[in-house]
Amino acid sequence: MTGIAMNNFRRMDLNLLLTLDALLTEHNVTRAAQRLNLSQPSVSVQLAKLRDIFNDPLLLPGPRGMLPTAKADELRQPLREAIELLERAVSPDSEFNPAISSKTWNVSASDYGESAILLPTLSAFRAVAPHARLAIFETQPAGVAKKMEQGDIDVLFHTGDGVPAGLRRRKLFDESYVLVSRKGHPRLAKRPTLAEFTALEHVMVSPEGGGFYGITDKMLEETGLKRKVVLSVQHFLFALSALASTDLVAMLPARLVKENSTLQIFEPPIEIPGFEMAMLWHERCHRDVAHRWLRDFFAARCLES
DNA sequence: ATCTGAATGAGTCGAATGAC
DNA sequence: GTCATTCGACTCATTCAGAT
Repeated sequence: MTGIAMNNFRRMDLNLLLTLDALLTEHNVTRAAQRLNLSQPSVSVQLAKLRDIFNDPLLLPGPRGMLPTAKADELRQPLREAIELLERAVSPDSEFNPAISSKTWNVSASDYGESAILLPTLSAFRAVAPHARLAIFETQPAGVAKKMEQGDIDVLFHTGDGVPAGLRRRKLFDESYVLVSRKGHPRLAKRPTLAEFTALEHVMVSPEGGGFYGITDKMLEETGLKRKVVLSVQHFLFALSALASTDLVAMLPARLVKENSTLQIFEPPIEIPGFEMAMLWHERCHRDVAHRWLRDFFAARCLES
């Protein structure tokens, strides 16, 4: 036996391993205790036992909370996999039944993800999982990987770019850009020429805020042209409202506007590369039957629409 | 086989202490 | 002030040996 000696291994029980898993996830004794529904001193005592068994401090006080030792880092992934294996082995249900499940799913999406993925699938979701609940969170790329690791976010809808490392990924669909304006726009009755296109005043969506240069500007620049972006907004829905109430135009993802009868939609006069929309999740959920059902549901629905 | 009581282990709470 | 650690006092469940 490698790692810990047999006599130490015999001192180990499943609860100690669950405590170790919670500690390695939280890096905080108090939060690990909350996660386990135990008192903080109780988890502290268990940590002391684990330190004795592994002959390693496992977690050390650092400048910002407890930091795992190399040994603890080494243990984290195999321990998580072993616990998932055990959970599945002892789980009374090997199948997930959405019709009776009252599970709450935490989904992270941009407002584009809400409109293009969640809204079109919501009715079907309610029909097949009437007791389940969905909590939608606005995507904050900086902390989303950590939240997924902690189990606070189940799935993330995200473009292929800037994906947090270490997450599982499944492509949902390819998205393309279309030119959009309000119906009755005085300067846009048909698909514009390139010159007409660059003469229009544009609104663009900059999720980070304050951006006036996007993929459309990059493609125009390659042909020596420029467009006039006069409004930069952070949310797609605000861009749609701006289009409805002004003579601005916008290059927007096609799925966002395809059901919108108040807008007119044209193929852009210049080829603009689209993007890939994907679903991301943490390794810890990968084999979970309920999670697998959710992923299959969204993937199938996105394929249909 | 069943009951009883002691021993043991694991948990709680409250409090004190020390590090940051 | 926050958080981890440690301690003492206590409860509760389980185990085990001895008595019936």
